[in-house]
Amino acid sequence: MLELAILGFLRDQPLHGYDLRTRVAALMGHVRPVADGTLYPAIKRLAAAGRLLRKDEPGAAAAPRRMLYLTQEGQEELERRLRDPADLDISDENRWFTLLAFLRHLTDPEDQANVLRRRLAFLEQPTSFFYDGPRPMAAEEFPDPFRQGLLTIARATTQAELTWLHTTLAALDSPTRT
Amino acid sequence: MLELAILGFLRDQPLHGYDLRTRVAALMGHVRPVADGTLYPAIKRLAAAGRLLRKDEPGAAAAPRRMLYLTQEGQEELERRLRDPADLDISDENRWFTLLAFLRHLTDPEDQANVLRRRLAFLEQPTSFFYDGPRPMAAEEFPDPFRQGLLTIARATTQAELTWLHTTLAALDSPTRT
DNA sequence: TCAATATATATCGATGCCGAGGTATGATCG
DNA sequence: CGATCATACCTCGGCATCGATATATATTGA
Repeated sequence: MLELAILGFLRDQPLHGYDLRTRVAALMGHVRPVADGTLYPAIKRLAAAGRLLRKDEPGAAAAPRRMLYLTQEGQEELERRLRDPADLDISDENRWFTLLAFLRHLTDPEDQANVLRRRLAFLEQPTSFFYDGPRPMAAEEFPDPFRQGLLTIARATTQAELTWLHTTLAALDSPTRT
Repeated sequence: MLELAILGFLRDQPLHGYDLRTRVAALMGHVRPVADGTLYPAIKRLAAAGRLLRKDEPGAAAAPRRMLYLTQEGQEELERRLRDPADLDISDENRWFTLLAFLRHLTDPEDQANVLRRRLAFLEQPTSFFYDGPRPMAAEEFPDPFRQGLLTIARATTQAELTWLHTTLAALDSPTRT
């Protein structure tokens, strides 16, 4: 997921590690901060795999920087990951949001729609957080307000996203206008 | 987070690993499935730390089971984790939901309210996912519908949770009635 | 002039998680 | 009677991440 974010940000423009760090922090950092010890090894992995190139430059404000450039290889890898994400990328909210942030880099609207449809299918399958044996339990059954809140919030979230998914899919499926 | 869930479920009743597996899967599995290779080592860790006891029993339907009992130690550990969660437990949605699922096990309403207040403070701090230099960018500025959706959904989610937090905190702060 | 701060990159040990694989039992069905 | 399935538990290699630590430079302010 971190690697996806790196590839995604570099798709727009070359960046150095420190800049990347602030952007990644803005995107997912308020939820789960990214440590230096995670970012730099990830950059190294991607460079070793030929997905990006590093070029040393004198630092603008201080120490010298290593500018990162996405290669053709890297761009293809980004598109692969966006077009055909793992199930976990669809279901896990953090991963899904990262995917969404860069989905515009898929050029074919049909590919984009396919990804959205997978998320739609995931959200539409009924799930309960708690069971009484095989029987799913509704929010109202819980005497404690916390589990009630859990279910209430989850419901509201799902509802908001479903609405957005439906309108966006409709727009993607009818590209005739404008 | 897995360990919190294990301690939380065992707080209600003794369970064997397989049963625990289905409950954990219901709680967080639709988002991020838990592998056997994660669950059993976690049980082992908790047992080694004296937080739970294992007792062999003949299996009800098939192979023998190892019943898991929460110890006094384990109960205290659960309460510690609930009362004084790490920042990541507050900010990361998956972790936060897990915490919420077992927050009722804190006996003091003031402790519960404190945890909710931390989440409230987190949600109230302004965050933007994307920046143009130092300037945060609003949803409307994005030409692509995916980043727009990202911000729209995030906003709706936050709104729903804030509403719930305010009403629940009000209820916790005025325990005079009933 | 010295300390602190922001910029900028990197390594390393510990840890938790994943996926694949392995073992065993009792029930059901052909 | 054998195959298959659901139940039930566990190990191990590999890997991503975290937190701590280290290094170096330019600016700012005391």
